[in-house]
Amino acid sequence: MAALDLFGRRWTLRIIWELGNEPLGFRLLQRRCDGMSSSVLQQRLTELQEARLAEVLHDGSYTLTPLGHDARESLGPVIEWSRRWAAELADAPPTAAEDAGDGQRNRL
Amino acid sequence: MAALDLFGRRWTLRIIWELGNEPLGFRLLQRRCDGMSSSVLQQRLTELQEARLAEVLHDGSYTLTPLGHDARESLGPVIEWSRRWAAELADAPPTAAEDAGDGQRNRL
DNA sequence: CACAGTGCTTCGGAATTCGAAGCACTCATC
DNA sequence: GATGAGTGCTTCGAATTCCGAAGCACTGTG
Repeated sequence: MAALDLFGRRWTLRIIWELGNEPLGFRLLQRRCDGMSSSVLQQRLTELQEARLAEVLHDGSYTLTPLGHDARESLGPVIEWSRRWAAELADAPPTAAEDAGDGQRNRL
Repeated sequence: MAALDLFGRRWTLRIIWELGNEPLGFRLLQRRCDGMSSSVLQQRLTELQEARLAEVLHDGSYTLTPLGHDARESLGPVIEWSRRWAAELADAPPTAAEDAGDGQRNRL
């Protein structure tokens, strides 16, 4: 359950996903993540290091540890699902019952 | 990528996981999620409904839609991985290099 | 009529996130 | 060796989100 908590922090999933492709430097990684806040990125990176999912290379760039790559691969099915999900949302337009919510804003 | 954003919100993963076992009423679901804040639970539930992952039953309890169950199953590998992760962390005590971080607190 | 349980809302304060700015450092280029 | 660009990383005030206790309206049940 602690894993769901760790992953349930903004940007963590995204960072793991981006680092899975290739080692990235701080600023480049930041750009890959839609220019997320540098302060939070730093925080997430140290968290990931403490969790032994990420580590720093000699040249200073960040990578996933074997355990980290393992985690990212476990994320594969989620990505596959997201495609089906996107397709489903594209087909079915929002229901009247769903818009019925008042001024509440929930951006996806 | 939008999926990683949706899931990267506090409690969302947990809620999907809990709802996957069985339909749950509001207050019961809240208790299953370590007594999370009711306001946020309400927010997450409407978000999940808009995303077509969850829906309300006639008796008022919440369930996952077929698409939602699909999502939860895609979460399976993540759960499996978390077990290996927990085992790994138990074996290897924190490194000196990791504690080297100053007053920064990052609770897992 | 109490009384307990439900789904859900309100609201003030705490915690998290944002984003712009800046520091110290390296590496080319001039 | 001065200038500029790029880097990893920090600081800090403001915006956003989260928390949690309290409460409302409703549905049973005794």
